Amino acid sequence: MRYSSRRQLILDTLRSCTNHPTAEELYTMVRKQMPSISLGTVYRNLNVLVDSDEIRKFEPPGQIKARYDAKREEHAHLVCRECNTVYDLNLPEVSSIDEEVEKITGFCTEQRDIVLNGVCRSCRDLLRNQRTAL
Amino acid sequence: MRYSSRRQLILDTLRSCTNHPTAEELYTMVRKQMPSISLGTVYRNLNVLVDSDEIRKFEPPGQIKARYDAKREEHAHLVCRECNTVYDLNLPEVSSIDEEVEKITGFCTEQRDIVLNGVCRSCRDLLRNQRTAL
DNA sequence: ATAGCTGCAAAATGTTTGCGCGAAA
DNA sequence: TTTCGCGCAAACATTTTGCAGCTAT
Repeated sequence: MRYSSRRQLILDTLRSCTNHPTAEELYTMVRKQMPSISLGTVYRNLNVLVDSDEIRKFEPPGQIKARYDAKREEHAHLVCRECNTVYDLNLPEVSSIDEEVEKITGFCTEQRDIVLNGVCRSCRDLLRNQRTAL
Repeated sequence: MRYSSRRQLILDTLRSCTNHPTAEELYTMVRKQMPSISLGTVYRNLNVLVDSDEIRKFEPPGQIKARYDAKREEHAHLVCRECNTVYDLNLPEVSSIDEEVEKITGFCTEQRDIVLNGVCRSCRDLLRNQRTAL
């Protein structure tokens, strides 16, 4: 795996993120350090990094744009339907179902996408206040 | 909720499917009974049915087209990376983690998307045979 | 009459790709 | 000298939408 200056910058930038930026958000961040970079290059390198398992692509159900995640440990995502924020959640015991699934169905799991959709705490509080204000 | 002839036909057609058709696949099926229907109408009615919780939209990670599902009971999806088939899998005890999640994070889960990516049995067998044939 | 539904075609959107050029191994 | 990566812009694919007419209430 070769790392051009752009590929390295994109990877480093994503690693510095605690949230899960879209390609365009990353493009905006990266351009601050390398103004000549193009959006196509960001997409191309993100795809390369995904294919080599360096990062993960995440397509939140109900949102159009893909998001990217430098965290490689197994974890689930919480997606707030109000603010669209994506939170991480560790679910240590989840991969234990793979064996059971294979025994029953013959399906060999390689990777899991576990998404909980709902409302995060701060949005829940906001909604509650709006209601009492009426 | 009012049901036009097209909306009803789209819903009935989807209910008759054991797999998880895309909008275009449904369009093809529906046109056999109603050749004048348009693809836009299929999309519009699918959105209405999703919004009213009559059906579920499912966007398999790594596939571009959305798929639709008339089954309303909670279930997970197995997506084969070889043939792209989407299988259903019942996971009865899954919703029990919601309380735990809310206690820890304050996130209130309303709906779960659980996808296992891997290789289904028939594709696994195919791959195995190809390898021994070499 | 009024609200909702439809076909059609155009638009919108996120992502990919072809090309010619330049940099790196 | 050959492979890879780049910027740019055009292409692509799925889905949405504006419009004008129609259907049912």
